Amino acid sequence: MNISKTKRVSLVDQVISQMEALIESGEWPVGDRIAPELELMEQFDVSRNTLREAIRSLVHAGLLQTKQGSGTFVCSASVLGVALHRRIQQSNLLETLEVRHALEREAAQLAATRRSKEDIKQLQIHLSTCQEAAKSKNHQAYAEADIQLHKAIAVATHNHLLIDLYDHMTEALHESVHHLVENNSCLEIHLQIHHQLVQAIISQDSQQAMEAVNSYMTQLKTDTGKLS
Amino acid sequence: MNISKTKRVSLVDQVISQMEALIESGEWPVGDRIAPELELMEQFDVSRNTLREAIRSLVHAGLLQTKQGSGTFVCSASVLGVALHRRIQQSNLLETLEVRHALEREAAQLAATRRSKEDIKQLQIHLSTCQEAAKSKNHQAYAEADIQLHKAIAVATHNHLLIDLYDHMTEALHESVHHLVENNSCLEIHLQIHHQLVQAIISQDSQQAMEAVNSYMTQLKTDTGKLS
DNA sequence: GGTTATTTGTTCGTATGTATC
DNA sequence: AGATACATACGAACAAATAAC
Repeated sequence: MNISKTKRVSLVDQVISQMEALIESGEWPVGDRIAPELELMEQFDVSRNTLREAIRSLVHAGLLQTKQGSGTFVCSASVLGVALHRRIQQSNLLETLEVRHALEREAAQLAATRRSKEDIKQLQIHLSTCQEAAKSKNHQAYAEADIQLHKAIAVATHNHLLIDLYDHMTEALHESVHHLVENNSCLEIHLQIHHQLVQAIISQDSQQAMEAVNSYMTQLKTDTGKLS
Repeated sequence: MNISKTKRVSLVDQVISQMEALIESGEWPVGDRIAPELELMEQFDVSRNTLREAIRSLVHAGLLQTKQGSGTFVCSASVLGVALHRRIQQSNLLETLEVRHALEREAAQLAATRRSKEDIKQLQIHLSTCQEAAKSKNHQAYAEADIQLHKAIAVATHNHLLIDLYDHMTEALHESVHHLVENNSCLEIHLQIHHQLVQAIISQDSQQAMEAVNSYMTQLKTDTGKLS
């Protein structure tokens, strides 16, 4: 048997890992206040300084938020989400759309080959929500339904890494996409392309699905160009 | 004029910001040891615990690394890289390859439209390095050159977000890809596809570039299937 | 509105484990 | 082996912001 060196994990790192697990598992729900330092000291059996170093790290990572006199609150469940969000805000919209295009195209293709009956059901539900929003010319509601539809496509790939990345990406793009969709005067064309996309996924035509994504993203990119 | 509430930035956050700036500006070069805690306490004029909370945050973010008894060193990994690395290790290889496929395909297309003369030069250099490694049947060297070639393709897109994501992704996949390429008995086919890919990018044929990526990734995925 | 209790922010002191010379 | 430099960890205390009564 191989003999490996024993790892000495610092107390701070142990506390950090446990806290991350508690947050990601939802045991410490987003928005909730966590126990005060004195209690956590007992729970983890560490000194205040050690505990504070752990908390500080998670604050800097974007998972926690501290308010003097009030407490410490959970503000995000995913390290990746926060990191992606920060990185995306540093780059311009076109760069981000190109990356999104890559994910979107892959998602459409995979969804077309792997979609289950349940996936199809979800796609149709969200598509009809889009249609209703378009009919009533409610741009706000349309933007929201559009995001949900795209998330459903990602889910239909059954690739959890892709789903995660796509989710965090759309979240980071949330405001920009809203802005774009809301300023898009012609929802009908937009909707029609999405109708084609969903149909292609249902009939397992990955080539058609990819083309629909391409035309959809091309429109988004030109819209972006107009604004800037 | 708008009157905004005054922000009370905690000492720890101030220290963190300054340290990040020092590292990014290169004033604290990567690999160097930073001053010991006692000196830093004087420089920033904060107590030991405050300083340690700041250092701990940057350690967790991947910018610093501490070695007890030795000192604290700059190791400049980005937050995104660490987060992606962790997330990728949680998912299986096929999932990761599919996401990589998405990025790779987009990169090839964009590189074909945007590559500069300097980009072409770099591509040819790395391609010839691959060829030499293939001739001498040095699988280890081939895997390394292969990674460099793909990075060069990403650079040719001039999309910094895509470059970043791709870099972090290949880094997280480093061992797996090495393993795959080294076990690939037939380097010639692999090399030939890459030759086509580079040629397509140089002649600005994005369709051809995309197809080359597709056949390359298909081979990778089937190789993965054989192993598992 | 003011007082008090709670909670985080910051500092100092001390002891210990570890690496380097 | 010893000495020095450094990070790790604990404990106690006070300041500042907030919440509750």
